[in-house]
Amino acid sequence: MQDAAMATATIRDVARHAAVSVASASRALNGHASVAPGTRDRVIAAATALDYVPHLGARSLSTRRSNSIGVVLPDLFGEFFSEVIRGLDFAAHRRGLQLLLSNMHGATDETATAIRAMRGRVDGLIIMSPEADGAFLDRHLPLGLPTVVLNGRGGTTGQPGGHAGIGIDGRAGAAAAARHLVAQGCTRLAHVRGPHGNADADDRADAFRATVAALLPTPVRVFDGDFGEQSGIDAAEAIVAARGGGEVIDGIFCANDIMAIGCMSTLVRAGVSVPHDIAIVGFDDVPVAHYVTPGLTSLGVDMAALGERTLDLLVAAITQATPIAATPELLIPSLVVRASSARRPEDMTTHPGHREKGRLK
Amino acid sequence: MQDAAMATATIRDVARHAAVSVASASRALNGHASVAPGTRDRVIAAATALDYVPHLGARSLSTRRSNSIGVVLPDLFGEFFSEVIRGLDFAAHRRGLQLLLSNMHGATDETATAIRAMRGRVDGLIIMSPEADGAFLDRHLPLGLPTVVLNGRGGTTGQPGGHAGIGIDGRAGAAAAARHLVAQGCTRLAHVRGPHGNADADDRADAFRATVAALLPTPVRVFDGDFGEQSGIDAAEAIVAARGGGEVIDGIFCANDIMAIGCMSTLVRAGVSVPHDIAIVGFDDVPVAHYVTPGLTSLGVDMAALGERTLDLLVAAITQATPIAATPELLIPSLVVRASSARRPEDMTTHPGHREKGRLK
DNA sequence: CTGTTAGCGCTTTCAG
DNA sequence: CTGAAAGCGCTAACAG
Repeated sequence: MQDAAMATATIRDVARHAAVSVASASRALNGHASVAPGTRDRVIAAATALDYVPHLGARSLSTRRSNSIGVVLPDLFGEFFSEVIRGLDFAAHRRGLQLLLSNMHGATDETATAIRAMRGRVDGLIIMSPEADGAFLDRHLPLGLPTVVLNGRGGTTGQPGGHAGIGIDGRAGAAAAARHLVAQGCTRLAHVRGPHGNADADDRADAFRATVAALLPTPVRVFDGDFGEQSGIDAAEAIVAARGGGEVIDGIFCANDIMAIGCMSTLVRAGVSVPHDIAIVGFDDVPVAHYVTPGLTSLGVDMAALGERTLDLLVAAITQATPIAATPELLIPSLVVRASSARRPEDMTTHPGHREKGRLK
Repeated sequence: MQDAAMATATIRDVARHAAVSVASASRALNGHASVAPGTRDRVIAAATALDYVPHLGARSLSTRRSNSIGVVLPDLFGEFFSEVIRGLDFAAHRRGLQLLLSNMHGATDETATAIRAMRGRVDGLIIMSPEADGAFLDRHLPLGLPTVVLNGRGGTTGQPGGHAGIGIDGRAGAAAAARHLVAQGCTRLAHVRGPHGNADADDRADAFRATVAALLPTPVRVFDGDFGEQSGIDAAEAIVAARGGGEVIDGIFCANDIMAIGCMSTLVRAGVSVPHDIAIVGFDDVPVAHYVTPGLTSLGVDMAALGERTLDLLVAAITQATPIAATPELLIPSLVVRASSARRPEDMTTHPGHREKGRLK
């Protein structure tokens, strides 16, 4: 506004303007202890006058600290991932860190590119890739870049070599879903699973099946899905058909909310009463779960907490403060009971909508 | 995996390993024309052997190009912004650009910090801030950083000095909403607006009011809101009360989908039939609009297109290819008619759910 | 307390 | 075609 410093000023300009060396300018600007008050003031004044803004790229080249962390996420950029990003962003902001985002758009070799593109721009990496296994990560992670894997294959088969891990305990969640459905009086359960080979999908399917096996005589009927809405619709149609054929399923656990919503709307349209005829439980507890009618019972973790915890781990890895745990840390999702499964209103979680609002406060 | 290059290799290591100078190594690695085939091969081989990954920070310091662009967005990190990010990310990826995210968490001075934190790390800036006016931006934008303002105050009061602008035509959208509601036979309309001073909110309110004034004898009843779900709930309660008092409102246009959803669910719970007694239209066409029951009629633009267009403008500004337009480019939102306002099923937009799925393909 | 001297890792004239 | 040298903008010893 004042004087139009067309070309952006560098620290040399500031130093010259204040008649000191760049070293002193740097010290003054960064609030180092040993700078004479007078010098400091002149430097600050010069900086203001020149509208000086430090060049962070240069700074990080020299300090070897970028104060930003890279986030690599899968192509399926759905509701769930948006929420995770929000949680991470919130936590990052509290620590004065920036987020460098990178979608691995489909192709696997692009993932490698995406990861490499982070080198020299971030202090650490957060990778969310339920498909990527330890070997893949080992092959593509730039050595020496601290990394935490969010909910990857590490969740079950052990930690990808040397990388910290954190995730949502899908097995615990699925088990809770099973117990809840049984408690609601369901006796014939179905599961709409995620893609085979996807760690989250496999975990949830296994645990659900196992828990039900311990509680009910009839085994779980499993439908294949891909975490997309259409999968849920397809499964619902098959379930309606099965009902006609005498196999009366009365409870469904879908591996994520989107499938559950597709499933639920199709059932309702087909004249099935939810939760009376069939109770439905989803997973992730994305915001939509609260908006659909009936409200969708789901399992989810506090995203803000997930974000904080993930960054804690990453920062620890960066500062080498703590040796990385051999096994990933798992957050237990909590069950939010809404109308889709509450056969008795008393069972509903109180204030089911409040979580969304307070989440990032 | 092969040899454990514990410390990350630099281009010097590669050069030494290939027995050439760093200059040649650099040329070979970047595919410059004048490098002897043999030299090139040896360099490439060395790079592979050492598992060399270029340090992008250093590269951009030297080339003055970072290949990444900064995105600054408001604290209200809702559904709409998530969608915008997705559109931008998609477009950025197509151009080989990375996104550096930065929420301006509340406080205004933090925004300034957020913006300054971009200096030297990005080639350009995309700012989404319906609250920030031109003067504010002029004061805080690091001079010389190409910027495009997404849907800011520029939408109505002219371009913030020297910055390109793009946005969604809220006035056109609001007018379309008005015409649609009238066409559905509504005669007493209400509007739940966003915060005063918010450019988007003001635009939508003005245009809706004006359009209705030209079509209907009764002026629009306006309710204050803040783009949050609770505002919609509050407005709905007031509307139900007004109905009791004889003021029979039969159509509502909410300034965003979240308020519309809060509004709609409250009305339904109060026994009002939607769309029969009251038709409702939202704005943004976020994914949830498709999932709620009844489906919410809304106005939205193709996010992928918005992302592409925004980046086009930014890239143009960066390369100085085109002089920046004096007036912001406005995308006209299209009306997606769903059950919340379709008093006759024939009026519904066909395949109302397909947009969400194909959006980023 | 302050200035000088080296770099961070990479690209790029400028001479060979 | 290739190497030496000079930076990009900033910080960090190391002497004064």
